[in-house]
Amino acid sequence: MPEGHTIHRLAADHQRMFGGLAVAATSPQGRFAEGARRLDGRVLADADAHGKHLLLGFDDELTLHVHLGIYGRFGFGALPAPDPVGLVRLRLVGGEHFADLRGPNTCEVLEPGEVKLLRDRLGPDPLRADADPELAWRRISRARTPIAVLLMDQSVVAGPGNIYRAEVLFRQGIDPRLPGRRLSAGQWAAIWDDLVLLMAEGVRVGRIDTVRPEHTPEAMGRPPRVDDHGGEVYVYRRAGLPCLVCGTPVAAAEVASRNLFWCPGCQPSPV
DNA sequence: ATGTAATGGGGAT
DNA sequence: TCCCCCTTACATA
Repeated sequence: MPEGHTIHRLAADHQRMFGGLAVAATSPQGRFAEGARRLDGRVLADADAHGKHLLLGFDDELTLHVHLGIYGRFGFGALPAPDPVGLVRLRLVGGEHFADLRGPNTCEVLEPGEVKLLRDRLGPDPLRADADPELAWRRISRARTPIAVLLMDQSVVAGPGNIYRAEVLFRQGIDPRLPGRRLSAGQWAAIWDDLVLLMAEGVRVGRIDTVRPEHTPEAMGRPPRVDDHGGEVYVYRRAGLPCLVCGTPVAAAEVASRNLFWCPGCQPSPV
């Protein structure tokens, strides 16, 4: 499920299964019938991801733009494709595989100019080689907004979601309520470098693991605990449980209508 | 059977 | 700040 690492994996999956092939596109659900018709039979030239946005570039310069939101998901399988089950917004069929898309926030066909507009409103993506963390720092270093909110703003940084933002702030020992302008350049560099590390690992293993070797269940002689999302984390959704490092109960608050988790012991307020 | 939360984001107010 | 969209999975009754 979808933070940036998931979308980059999906881009790689599409490239591997459909890259260079003429792809049949349909919308069994019907809600994307016209878009599917525009794409049907075109060759997938380039599958790319920027933050949480999947961009499938077809020949004739049309791009399929998919944003999963919270609920959207892709399912893949080998041909022959079975009859669609449930609400399949888009089905792609290539040489040996099919892909079913359900519940996306966005599924649309974009012209080149529209793709540029989309990319221009996204901040640097820690998973992209062309990312420039300085662009994010220009925003952060002037903002009164809490760093936890800035890290969820896709125009500041593209890709991290609620898990990565909580976990990277924990790992760097930074109070999530600290205004952006009160971060040091060194702290931002550390956050960025850690995001690059964590998210690349997330792409590799397909889940979010943020617990360092010295704090794993084996290293600490505690029972293993994996979050519903499938990975092992320090603070995300661990409200009230003892911090894995210092034992302080993990704090939680709703910030900008999202749940935020942090350890008051390891991420002290600098005030 | 019903309720609710969830890794997201856009738009109105 | 609230409201709305999209869908599923788990909890509670």
